[in-house]
Amino acid sequence: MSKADLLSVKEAGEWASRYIGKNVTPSNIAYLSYNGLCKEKNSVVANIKLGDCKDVLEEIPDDFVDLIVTSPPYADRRKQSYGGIPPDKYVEWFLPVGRELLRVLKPDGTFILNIKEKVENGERSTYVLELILALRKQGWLWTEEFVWHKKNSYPGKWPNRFRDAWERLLQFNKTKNFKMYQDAVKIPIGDWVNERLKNLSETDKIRDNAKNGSGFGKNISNWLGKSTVYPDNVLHLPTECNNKNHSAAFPDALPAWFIKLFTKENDIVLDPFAGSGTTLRVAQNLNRHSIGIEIIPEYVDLIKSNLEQELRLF
Amino acid sequence: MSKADLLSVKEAGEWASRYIGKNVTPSNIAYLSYNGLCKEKNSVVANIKLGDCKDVLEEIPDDFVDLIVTSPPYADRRKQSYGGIPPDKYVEWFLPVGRELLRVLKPDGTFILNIKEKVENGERSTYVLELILALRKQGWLWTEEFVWHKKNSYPGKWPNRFRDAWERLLQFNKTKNFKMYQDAVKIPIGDWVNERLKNLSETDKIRDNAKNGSGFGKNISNWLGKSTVYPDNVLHLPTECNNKNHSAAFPDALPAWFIKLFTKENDIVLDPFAGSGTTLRVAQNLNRHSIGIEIIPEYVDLIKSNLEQELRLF
DNA sequence: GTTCCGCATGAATCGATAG
DNA sequence: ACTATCGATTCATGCGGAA
Repeated sequence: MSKADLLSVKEAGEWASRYIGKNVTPSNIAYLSYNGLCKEKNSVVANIKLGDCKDVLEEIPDDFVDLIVTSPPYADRRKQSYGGIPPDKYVEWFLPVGRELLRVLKPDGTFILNIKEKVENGERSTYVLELILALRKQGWLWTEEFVWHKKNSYPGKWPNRFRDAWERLLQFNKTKNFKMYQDAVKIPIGDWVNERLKNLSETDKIRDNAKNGSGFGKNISNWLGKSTVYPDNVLHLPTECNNKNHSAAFPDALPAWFIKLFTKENDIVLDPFAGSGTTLRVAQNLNRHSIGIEIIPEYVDLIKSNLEQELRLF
Repeated sequence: MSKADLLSVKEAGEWASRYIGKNVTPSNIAYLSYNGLCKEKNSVVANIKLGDCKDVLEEIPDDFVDLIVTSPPYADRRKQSYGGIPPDKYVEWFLPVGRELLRVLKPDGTFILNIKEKVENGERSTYVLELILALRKQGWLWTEEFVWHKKNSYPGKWPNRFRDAWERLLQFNKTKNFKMYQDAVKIPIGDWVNERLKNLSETDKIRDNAKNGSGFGKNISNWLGKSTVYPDNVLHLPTECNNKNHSAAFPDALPAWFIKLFTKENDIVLDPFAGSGTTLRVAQNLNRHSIGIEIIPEYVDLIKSNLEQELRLF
């Protein structure tokens, strides 16, 4: 529909004032146009920057982004690409990034961290636990831990262990009053409701027996006639195994879920470890502005070409 | 089949030497008969003791039990029943118990701890993370963290939060060389096999095309007739609704899975927070000896009557 | 245009072998 | 001894060419 174009400073300023709103400052505008690839599609700006995120983040204004969704390199993983951070140095390595993320996130924004500790010497490493504690000390609230259940995890059988089929999705916030659009992620209702409801008497369906405040009966009438329900904090998603090009850290559905849950259209999404750019691409398709940072030049080129390709599809 | 009887010291000694094996000592025998309810069913001894577990555990000999499966009172939960341990005192409260458990577990035994931190002031409490770190300091190996996905509880929603649908199942060990009977918990293979293989030609079924040594082709013949596979570290179990007399919802399938995975028949299972006695009852039905400890007299009575009832069923 | 099948590939882990 | 590399193990899924 629209051709991909680099935005000028002037254009970036126009986008910013139109879609980001009142809080636009000269630094916002300078940032949006600075040295990155700014593209338009359905009025959304996607911006990918090359560099070490703890440096590049310094260019982003305070209280600027609505959501951070990222999957940093795990300890001792992806050694070829990222050099591999040893488990015992991991917290120390991450904290400077955490501090910057805390600064650039809006007070009502959310930070989602996808991570899982590896097995080391027959034991689970503890660096993720220590990271959670350290981030709290840094000022983050540890609001929730979602589980990503990977149905098609890597196979294998060992004497003392089964396949690792889940990863952590840690939710951190700056304040307790963060934005959350729960209706945006409702899912088709499960069979359990029909099972439960068919045995209820008519009076049960009408009566609001909110006696103990925590029972099934209380809200029962609400479920009647509904086709969707709220999900829970366990996400069931397969990993993507394309035999095409390089591997994406996570499937599109993962960032999509959090973007829909924690942002509205034209909000700003940040991924400081952009990797193959899944978060940016999904944000763009959901009409959210996005900022990505990636340290490996080849990946930055790849992301740019992917974003362009998406644009050409429209 | 056999009537439920209290075992005398002499009888306990006979059971111990016959079913527990060479390691029987006078203290074992004394323990088995001491002040508890010892019952027989298919040659299995079930023993429930009244008291605070950190005291009662002292009566159990060193290196005595093969598996510990327990769900301690969570912080600030079940205040009426257990007095409610404040989150910030939880580690301190648990560690003396942890030390005794470390002593009574056999070197090749396993300790499974079912726990989940509550939300406090809008944040997840960190006492479980701190407990893991503290138990490691105490000498435990943190071998694995299983996820129990509670799939059938009804949807719930709060302004900033979805329903909590999972709990931690922390696996700790004394040594790296623990017993594990993986074949005992194999599960039905995924539907994809039938979808994929139903139309294979007969020659394909016979031919072993192990050309490149990896992938589906190599093992295609292996999948034929294969009906079970090894599970992963995410357990999909419904919560049980019929917990009439006890507040802890602990479905039979949960201890059953770990008992089958980490013990063989006539091994000894311990639950230091026996609650409604699910672990003991399941152990008994799986022909494992069991020891339970429970601080609330009413629950001990309940467990005794449940165990008797199970016996009468046979 | 469907459906079907061959193949590749995963944020894996262990134990053995090699420097 | 202590680290680095390598092969073997194993299940679910998407893609693409074939029927």
